[in-house]
Amino acid sequence: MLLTHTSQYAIQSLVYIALNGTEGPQLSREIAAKLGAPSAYLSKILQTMCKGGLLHSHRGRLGGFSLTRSPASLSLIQIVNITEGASFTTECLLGLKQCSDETACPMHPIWKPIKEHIIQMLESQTLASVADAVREGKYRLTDLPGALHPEINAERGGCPFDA
Amino acid sequence: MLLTHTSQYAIQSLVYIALNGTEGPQLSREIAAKLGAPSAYLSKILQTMCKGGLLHSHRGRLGGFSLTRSPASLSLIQIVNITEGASFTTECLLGLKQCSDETACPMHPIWKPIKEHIIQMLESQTLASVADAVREGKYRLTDLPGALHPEINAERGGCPFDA
DNA sequence: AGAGCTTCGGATAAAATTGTCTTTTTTGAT
DNA sequence: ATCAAAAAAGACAATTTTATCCGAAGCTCT
Repeated sequence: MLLTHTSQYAIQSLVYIALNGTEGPQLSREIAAKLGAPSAYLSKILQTMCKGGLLHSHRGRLGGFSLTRSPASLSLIQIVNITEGASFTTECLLGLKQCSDETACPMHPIWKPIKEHIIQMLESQTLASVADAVREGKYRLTDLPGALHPEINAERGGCPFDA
Repeated sequence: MLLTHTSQYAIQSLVYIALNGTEGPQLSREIAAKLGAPSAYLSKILQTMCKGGLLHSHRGRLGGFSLTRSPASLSLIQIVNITEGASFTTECLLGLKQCSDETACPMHPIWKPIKEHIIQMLESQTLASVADAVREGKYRLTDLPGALHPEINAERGGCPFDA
């Protein structure tokens, strides 16, 4: 409807990293598994997030992806701007190239406030706020179960904070 | 952003027909020209609108497309339901298959009212209201000039209402 | 230095959307 | 009846989006 599949994967991934990032960099492969997303495709998306400056990548053992800034300072609009392009916030409902307050399509007067509402929502929602909602346990990040907490991961083992 | 190009063409076409339909059935070819849309493609879309019950088609000479009901009784949501499918109104922002009040994605609480606002807007906007906005002359239906009024069409000629 | 792991980058493929072309069918007018 | 005009229908092509595969490069630990 509003977002491409790519944007949806991107948001889910960054929220996942926000939730689990305290454990260190997160593997692309594992994020994909937890989200139920195609691994190689999601890998590309994470690369794009790196180029967009939202993620750091770390190669080799104990590598993976981590956020470049605090979840609270990273809003969804920044993700969407990368995945959908900057025109996302200016597009006309009917697809006109030229549609602004000066010269507009007939839907402009009624669509503009809704669009602004959407943008304001994407600006105000941060990885922190979304992650918190998931942490509370009332909401699911994916259709699959258990993409939530840094559940005890034996293979990765050894983190002193694990019980 | 929100609508596919197909939906945008469909809406523009039906509004065009609402504006010019008093002159009789409108040619697919001519609608396409006025809207600056690919003719053969738009032809398919109009066919779909026929199957969806929004348009009548008339073959042969003096053929074309006309509305099946009054512009005031045809809302944009009915068009979008055909072009985007019924799931349009229920889709999750993050793409979850299961996302409702009972079991939801973290964006659900904030996205739901916006989505409802969009739907309400598409329900309340009719071909009549959009056509009126265009008729007033303040708004353009396309990027091309002159897709508005039933401007005097010499080729078609002979309509007693023409000056 | 070497082994093992991970991202990176490019090529490729599948699927969906958008767009084109050609033939057939139907219709109204002559 | 015949003809011209229009939509209908189906095959095909281009483009975009989504997805896969594989070798190369970089990193960490031993």
